[in-house]
Amino acid sequence: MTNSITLNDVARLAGVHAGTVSRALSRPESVSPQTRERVLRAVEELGYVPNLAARQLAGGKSASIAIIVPDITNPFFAAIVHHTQRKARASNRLVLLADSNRSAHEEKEAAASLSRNVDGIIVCAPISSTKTLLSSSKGTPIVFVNKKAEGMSSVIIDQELTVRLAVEHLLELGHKHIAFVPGPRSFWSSRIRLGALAAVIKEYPQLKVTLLKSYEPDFEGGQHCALEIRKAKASGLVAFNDFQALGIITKSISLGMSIPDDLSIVGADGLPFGETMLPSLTTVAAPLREVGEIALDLLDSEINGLESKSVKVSPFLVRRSSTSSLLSGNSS
Amino acid sequence: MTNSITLNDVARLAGVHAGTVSRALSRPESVSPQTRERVLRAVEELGYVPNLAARQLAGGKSASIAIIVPDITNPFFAAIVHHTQRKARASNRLVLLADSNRSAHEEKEAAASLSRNVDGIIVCAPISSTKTLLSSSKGTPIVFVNKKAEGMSSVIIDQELTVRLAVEHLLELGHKHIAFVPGPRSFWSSRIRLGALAAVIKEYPQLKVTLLKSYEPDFEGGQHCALEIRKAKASGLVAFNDFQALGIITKSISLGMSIPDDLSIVGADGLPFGETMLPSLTTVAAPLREVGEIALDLLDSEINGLESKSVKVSPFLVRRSSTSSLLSGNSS
DNA sequence: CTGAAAGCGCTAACAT
DNA sequence: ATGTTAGCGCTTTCAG
Repeated sequence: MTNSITLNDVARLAGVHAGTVSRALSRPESVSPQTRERVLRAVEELGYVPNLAARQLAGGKSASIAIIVPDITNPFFAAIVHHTQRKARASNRLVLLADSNRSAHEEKEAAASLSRNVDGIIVCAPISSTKTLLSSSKGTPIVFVNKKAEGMSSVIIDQELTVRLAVEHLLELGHKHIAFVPGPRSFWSSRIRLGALAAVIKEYPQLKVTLLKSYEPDFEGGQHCALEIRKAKASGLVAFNDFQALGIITKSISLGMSIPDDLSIVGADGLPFGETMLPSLTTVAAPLREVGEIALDLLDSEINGLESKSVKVSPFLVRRSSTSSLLSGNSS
Repeated sequence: MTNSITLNDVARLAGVHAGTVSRALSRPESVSPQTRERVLRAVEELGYVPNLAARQLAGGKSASIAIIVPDITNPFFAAIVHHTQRKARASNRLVLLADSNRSAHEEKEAAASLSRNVDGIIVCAPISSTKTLLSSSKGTPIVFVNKKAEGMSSVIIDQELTVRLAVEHLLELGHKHIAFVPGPRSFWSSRIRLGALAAVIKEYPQLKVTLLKSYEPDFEGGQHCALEIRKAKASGLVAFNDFQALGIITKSISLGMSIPDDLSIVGADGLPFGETMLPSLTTVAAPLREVGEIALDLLDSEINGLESKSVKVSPFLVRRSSTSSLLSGNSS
């Protein structure tokens, strides 16, 4: 913002005109090899860095994208942001970050103020309605992460598979009665998982499933949940996510239970801390890097006017020590 | 980026000229109350959002700042980013995020490409040399977080106090022999802490302190460290940060030790997971919100041409259950 | 207090 | 293949 070396300075040094420098930089093949050489050398020598504002104003493209998350402090979103931004930078684009603080209003505001200034927006775990978001972003391409919506590009984690992997893992371990913690009804993924659970259950009529009440998908929610779980008498449990599983585990332990001996617990998300806790957490992990990168790919498609599409990525089971076999007493 | 409602549209609707709209928006007191009213109404009705690029180009200010972190996935930095961006948005500014992936080179590149396009840059835990950063940012105001450098604005955590709080806490609990894990020599904070340790030790000649080897400030580093610790025979330990403390704790437990009974452990940073682990982690917490907000304040001072200054924030002890009294066998 | 006009640094369309 | 020219949407003089 402070600096001053302009395209014209480069042009002067290289002995060509500004337009030529611009071309040399954006479409190198459209200038003669020697001109290109000379321009590049001048750029190097002067340490020229393009002024994006000017570029955006003139060209209509900002070479920057935005990503909106409910909370950057949540490792799930941090990981996605990490990978998206890496990939964006690799193609020389800047990324603007907005943290909506889990507020629908702030999310909407962010979308509105960002829309004018970036080529596209990635909204992670959208809180506002699709309609709201669409109208406040006024035509700027958007892709959703973790929510599917009609006519929108989105990358989602296969929730059916998430449920299936968790349940079947417990089944393989010999569990006959499992408990399932549904997520908040307001979450898109909660609704899908509930449907998936019904489908999976149907395939295993011998399995008894207790549907618990819904708890917040965080550590505290898990702690509260732990109280209800004991009553359920299930030997296995599928938590809504890793944070919740962590709460369930620590509370259960302090309640005198032994994990996994008294209760096998499966989390979801695959956050790094699952590996560092005691017991380490068996979880259905989401491929967060893929998610972040695909989101950017989809955004690029949207920016280039291609048709919207939704891609579903597959989670995978990470077997650790919060689950164990009911048969031999061994961990899986 | 896609959108189209311009200042002129607003001007037309409000029946005034573009310049007036611009003034009404940026210095409301410079236009008549009724004009202001009319303009604001038109803005509202049209859903006008300023084009930052144009504003930046014309006014020389971008109304955006950048923040560079070594790794957004690290909750320490995520927290800082969270608070900085909240405050920035509150004053209607956008924030660009760059994750250097712990690479000095990427950090430098980020500073260079960002410098032209924002009003100022916050660099968290700088990896590159101050000189390098300064030259690649070509005059754009910079503030450092977690590193102090001559002539630069910076917000740092009081490392002397960090060491003192940790050591004195252990002392109060009756520990006579403590171990201290130094951080990587390349960290600014490691060097300061070592000096602080020497000073604190001098005040307590009765205390035996074993300086361990340096381990990586992460979970794995902690695990490796746990092996060396047993040999030290200390009853208390000051880890370099919470991640490392976590590694030390889990490894120690799996080695058959009991925490805090056999070893009291103090972490540093005060990351949220310290509360959710078992045992919960006693730690010298950094006021991350303050850090993030002060960083922005300092940046604003720099942007406004005020003198650079360094502010030191005070960490505070969070007593939890990874430390206990050697006297009564009770947790503190 | 407000209108008019001159660019900010760059790209794109048009010449040559 | 390269020079030339006209803006992009806004802020900021400078008049009035």
